[in-house]
Amino acid sequence: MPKLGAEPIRKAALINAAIFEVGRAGSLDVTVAQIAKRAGMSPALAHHYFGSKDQIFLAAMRYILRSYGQSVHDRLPGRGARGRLDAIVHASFAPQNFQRETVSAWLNFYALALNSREAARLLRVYHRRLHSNLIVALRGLTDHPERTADTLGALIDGVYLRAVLTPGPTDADAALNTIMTYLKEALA
Amino acid sequence: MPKLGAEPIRKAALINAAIFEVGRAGSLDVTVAQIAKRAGMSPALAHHYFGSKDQIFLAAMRYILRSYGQSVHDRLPGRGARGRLDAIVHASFAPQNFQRETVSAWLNFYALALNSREAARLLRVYHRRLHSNLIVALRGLTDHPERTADTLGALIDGVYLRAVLTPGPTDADAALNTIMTYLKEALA
Amino acid sequence: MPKLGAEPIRKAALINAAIFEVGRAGSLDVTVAQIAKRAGMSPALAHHYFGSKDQIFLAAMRYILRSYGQSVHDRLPGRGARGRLDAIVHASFAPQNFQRETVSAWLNFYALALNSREAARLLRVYHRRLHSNLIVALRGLTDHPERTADTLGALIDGVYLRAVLTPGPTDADAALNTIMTYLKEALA
Amino acid sequence: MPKLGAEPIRKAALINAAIFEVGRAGSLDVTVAQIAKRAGMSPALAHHYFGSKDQIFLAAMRYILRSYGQSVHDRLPGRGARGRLDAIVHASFAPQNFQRETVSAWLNFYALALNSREAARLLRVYHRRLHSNLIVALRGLTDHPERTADTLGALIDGVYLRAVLTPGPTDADAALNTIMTYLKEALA
DNA sequence: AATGAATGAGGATTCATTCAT
DNA sequence: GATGAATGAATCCTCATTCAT
Repeated sequence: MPKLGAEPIRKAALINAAIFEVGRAGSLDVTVAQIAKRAGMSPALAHHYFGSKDQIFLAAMRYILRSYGQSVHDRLPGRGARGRLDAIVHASFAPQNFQRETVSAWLNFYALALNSREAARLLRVYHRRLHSNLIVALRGLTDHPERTADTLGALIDGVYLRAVLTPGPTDADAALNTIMTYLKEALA
Repeated sequence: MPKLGAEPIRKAALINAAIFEVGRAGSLDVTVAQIAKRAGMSPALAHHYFGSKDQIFLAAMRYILRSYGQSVHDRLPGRGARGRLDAIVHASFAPQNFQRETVSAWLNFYALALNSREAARLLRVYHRRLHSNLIVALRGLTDHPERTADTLGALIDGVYLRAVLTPGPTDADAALNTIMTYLKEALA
Repeated sequence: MPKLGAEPIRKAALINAAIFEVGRAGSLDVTVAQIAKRAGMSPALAHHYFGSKDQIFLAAMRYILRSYGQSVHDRLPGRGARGRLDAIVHASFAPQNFQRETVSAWLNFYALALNSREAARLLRVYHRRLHSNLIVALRGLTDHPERTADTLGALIDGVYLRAVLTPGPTDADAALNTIMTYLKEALA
Repeated sequence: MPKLGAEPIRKAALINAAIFEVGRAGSLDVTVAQIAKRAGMSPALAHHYFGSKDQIFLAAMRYILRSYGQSVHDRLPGRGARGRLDAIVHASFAPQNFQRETVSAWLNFYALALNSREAARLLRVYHRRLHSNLIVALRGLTDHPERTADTLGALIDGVYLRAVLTPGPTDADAALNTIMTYLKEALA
């Protein structure tokens, strides 16, 4: 029973399924069949909509990136001098962005950037945007916005990395706490 | 005339080859054939020595971990109150540990921990040891050795992650600088 | 508003598209989707009209055969004792029958006869008709109409074969010249 | 039980199997699995030795061409003024070159030349060699060696084409007879 | 010790065909 | 009449792994 306008629905389902499966597997070694099955369709249809496995992954990556960007946006402008900064940081550890599967998928897409021009490009764009967002947010809070932005970015990545490597449910509070403490020291 | 003690030599060659190939590929998607070829032997022999591809990877991981541990050890005790701390940090960014291929391999073995009990165990051991080393090194330098150790560990990982994602040769000085600046603030 | 008589128009479009695509591809490895697209409709509609890919091909073959027959017919009776013969030969190398795509399609449908009962039957009918046409045409011109008809038929096929295998535009004049020279010798 | 020096044996088996299967199927639509099975091995091994299906086909084509060339060579110099010419023509209809499967395969590889650079190249080389061989053979027998060589070449192809399209066993005598009669007329 | 030989198990991708609308 | 949606069945190809020598 073909429904009209199935394409966006199917694509969204595939993207979600891809993120879930990659997150669950903890690697990009996920078959199109698995993804398609989880999305409730045949592998052939997945190919029909995305053309190739790579395109599915790239779409998933774009989705995560956009989703995170939206997450930040929703929190702006925030309150007070640190409003911007807090918005960015909190978004990184918001429940929908910091679930095990999401973080795991996120890091695996990071790895994809080592082998895919397009993935690398997506990541570069994201990094640049995060960086400039942080610069703006840190202005007036420190004399070294550049350096602090870099360190903060790296620290968030590191915390993500450790979050997935630690068994059990991810602890957003602990993660956030680490970041906040760092900021307190750095902005002292 | 088969050489005596060929086994350790062959195994070492395979481990090096595995690290190199994984680092070069930027993923664990490396075939046994590739590794064996680089190590100058047949895939069959690689299997003979390690039993399976997984075992090759695990051995490579153990080697990297041990190698890093040795690297720290060689720098101890270091000088002054911060001698221990500096030894640990500097080891992380020493040339042999911070080459692109090594770091890339390192992070990919990290990912392996998500799928392999044994890899996870190895990583846990390493994390624990690093952590306790840092605790000892930070004692007397801060009131919060525990927290600082955690943050420092995560930050190093994050810096590694960004180092491989940045095209071009890795910049150990910049990396080290980031870490040192953090420490200065944190131990202020 | 569905047009009356859409069926024959659609079918013709599909047949033309099939000939074009097969000719262009230089093989029967052409998808129904390609054919349908060129014919300006969906693959599903192509199936609706023809039932299967094979039927599309067979219809295309029938069309080419009929078209060639018509081409001969249009030239009859011709002039003089050799009028019939010339009509047949010239039809074979008339522009509309000797374009690269058409010839290529033609030969590929030949190949189809090896695998399809119906295609074989079509070809047999065509061969028989060509043969008897030639016999009639050669009567009075040679003592061996049978043999000459056979040889002429084979030669035309061979010339077709070489025409498609030679890169660049097909050279109808050269082809015709080869045939005419043969006839001159054979009918001497 | 792996035998030493299996490679040439396996390759030869695959080439033979490919020719047989293509000839039998009457098209290049033959799977690697079919070929490998007939050659008595797994599809994986076929890929191991040839790298791809295309390479198997090209090797088979090369083999047929070489084989035909050898066949001509074995008949040289022949006897009398027409020795060379007869050698070439007879080779074309010698039993091993004129069996249904071989001829069918031969024509299908012709078709391959429309889609494969390398196949086209092989065919061009063969055509050129045949042509120059014929020119040499016809010198002294006719004033138009060039033209006769062309016609003869095309005629042989045409006869081949009709041979495979005619059901039942190929009739080498009839084919040869057609050619010889043509030559008698052309060289009159 | 060492390897060439061999394969089973899978995985991405394609495509003719069907069907509900 | 016409099509978007959907899929089962194939097909090429890869690769870890085994084994006889």
